[in-house]
Amino acid sequence: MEIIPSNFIEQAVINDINEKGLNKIITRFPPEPNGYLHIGHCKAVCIDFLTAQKFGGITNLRFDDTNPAKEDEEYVRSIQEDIKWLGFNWEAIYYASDYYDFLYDCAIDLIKQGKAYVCDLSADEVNAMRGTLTEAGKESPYRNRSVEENLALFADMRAGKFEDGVKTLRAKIDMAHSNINMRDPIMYRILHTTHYRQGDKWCIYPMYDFAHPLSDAKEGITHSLCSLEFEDHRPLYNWFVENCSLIKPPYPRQIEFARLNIDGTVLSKRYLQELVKGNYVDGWDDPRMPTLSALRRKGYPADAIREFCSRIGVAKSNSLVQPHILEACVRENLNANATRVMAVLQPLKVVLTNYPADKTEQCLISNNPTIENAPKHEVTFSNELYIEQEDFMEFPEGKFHRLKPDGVVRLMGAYIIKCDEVVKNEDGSIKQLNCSVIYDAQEQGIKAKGTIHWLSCKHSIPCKTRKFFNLLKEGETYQKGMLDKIINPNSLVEYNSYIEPFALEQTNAMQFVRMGYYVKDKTSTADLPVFNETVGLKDSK
RNA sequence: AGGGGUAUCGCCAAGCGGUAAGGCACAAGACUUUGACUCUUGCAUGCGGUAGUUCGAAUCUACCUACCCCUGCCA
Repeated sequence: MEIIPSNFIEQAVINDINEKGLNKIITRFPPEPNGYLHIGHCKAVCIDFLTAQKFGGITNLRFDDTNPAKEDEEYVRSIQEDIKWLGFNWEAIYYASDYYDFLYDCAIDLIKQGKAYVCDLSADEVNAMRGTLTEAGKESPYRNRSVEENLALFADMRAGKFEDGVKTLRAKIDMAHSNINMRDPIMYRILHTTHYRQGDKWCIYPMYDFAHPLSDAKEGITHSLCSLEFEDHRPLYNWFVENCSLIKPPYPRQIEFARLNIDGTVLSKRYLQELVKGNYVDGWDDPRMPTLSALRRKGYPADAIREFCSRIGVAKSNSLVQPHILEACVRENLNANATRVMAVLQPLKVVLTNYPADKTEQCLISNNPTIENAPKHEVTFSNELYIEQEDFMEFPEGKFHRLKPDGVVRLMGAYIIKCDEVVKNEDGSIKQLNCSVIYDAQEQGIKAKGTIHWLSCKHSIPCKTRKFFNLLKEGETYQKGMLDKIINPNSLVEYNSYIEPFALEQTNAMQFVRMGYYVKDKTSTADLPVFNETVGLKDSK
């Protein structure tokens, strides 16, 4: 069957299959375990896994842990959890740190070929001699050491005979190259730091530019998909793969795509780190965070996030996606799947003066009106109710179809009621509404233009509902170390609300009728049950 | 002696020489025990600009312009 490409990456894969005669496609998702995965990583995960899947291939999960200073086991655990939650299965799980011996051998090979050398220049000196964007660099005075000397020195580096930063292993390429990445890039640096998996076994660590292409090649990766900022690294990627004699064709091919940017959301690990470490948020899974664990806690279905990644597409132009595309995906998914319950976010008491105080009735409410023959559940009705504060207007403006003085409204699944009296507190605020049930509305031909939700005071359960807003103040952008000044103190608003008992039994997302989509926060340790707002309903007129 | 990329509707994005897909957003209407959902309809004589090649150009060529990335012993 002919495969129709849906983006430029798939087109490139098809070309490679035809030209190189590839019989199996292998991709990899290569996170560095130095933070939690966020929605931006999710795009990459989808591209890596779905591209391979489309061609009947496989995807490896590889932790790119070549910098012991930043990495931690907590992150490798969370990353695996998040990928599984998204619904992807890796073929194998690897660690760049497991390749250290192999990479060391590759380095030796390059030294023997005269293509790598030990350099004694300090970091400052290396930077100074690299040249600039418009000027060529200068060759290191250590560039032409003999193979034997390089081999001995490199062995000494590994043996721990030098302090951090005293020596590096560099590739001998071209100090005058127009691409700065090709000006004798560093392959290994000395770092006497304990690695979270390797312990103190090593004191030299490979750089990304050296480790990544060779790790790809070792795993038989056919397509190494990464983001646009690595375009300039591709010539170097190819150089290592083509020059290391331990690597045989077919070589892996690097293809770059634009990373995800979402308007009003900062998707940088260092910003997220700062938020967590500075206690501006309640951990990596705080519902205001763009991490996958936070979105999960907030009730975003994994399928909705995958749908989002599919809708935004794959291309090479730097784009800024509007958050409402994600929200539309979530709304669409929840609308079709979520169990609906009634809840009152900001309550206003209603007393039904002509309904017996000792009477109750059971009203049937559909679990999801968009599903035909969906199960129904009972909600208890009584003479004292809560309705939503915003469903009543003492001085209605425009086309307000809900409750107003002397007006009528339908209580969903129950009666039509009429507002007879507005009872006020001493300070003039509204205390409660005295209303009467119109039992014979049908006979009288009384129709209500509006329908509102309600809850019996005695039969509902107090809870907290939380709404989230942008973490940064309006118009502010992230700046390192500026969080105190630019953080929005109102990024979280909590209400004292009520919910029907049925809601507590629900484990999946649910819709609070007309108020939006909320989900029970299973992670919360608050005394009262907590419901987080996932997405609001589409704006009504 | 700079290099590498990208420009198609408000936002994403297809298109690969034969006369501008789709989604989100928006607007109008229908339906509605929530004003949501659903449904219908509308929404680029135009593809960064200017020349050119061609019967025919978003697609090819040339020259401009704008924006993004690159001078970590980070990834």
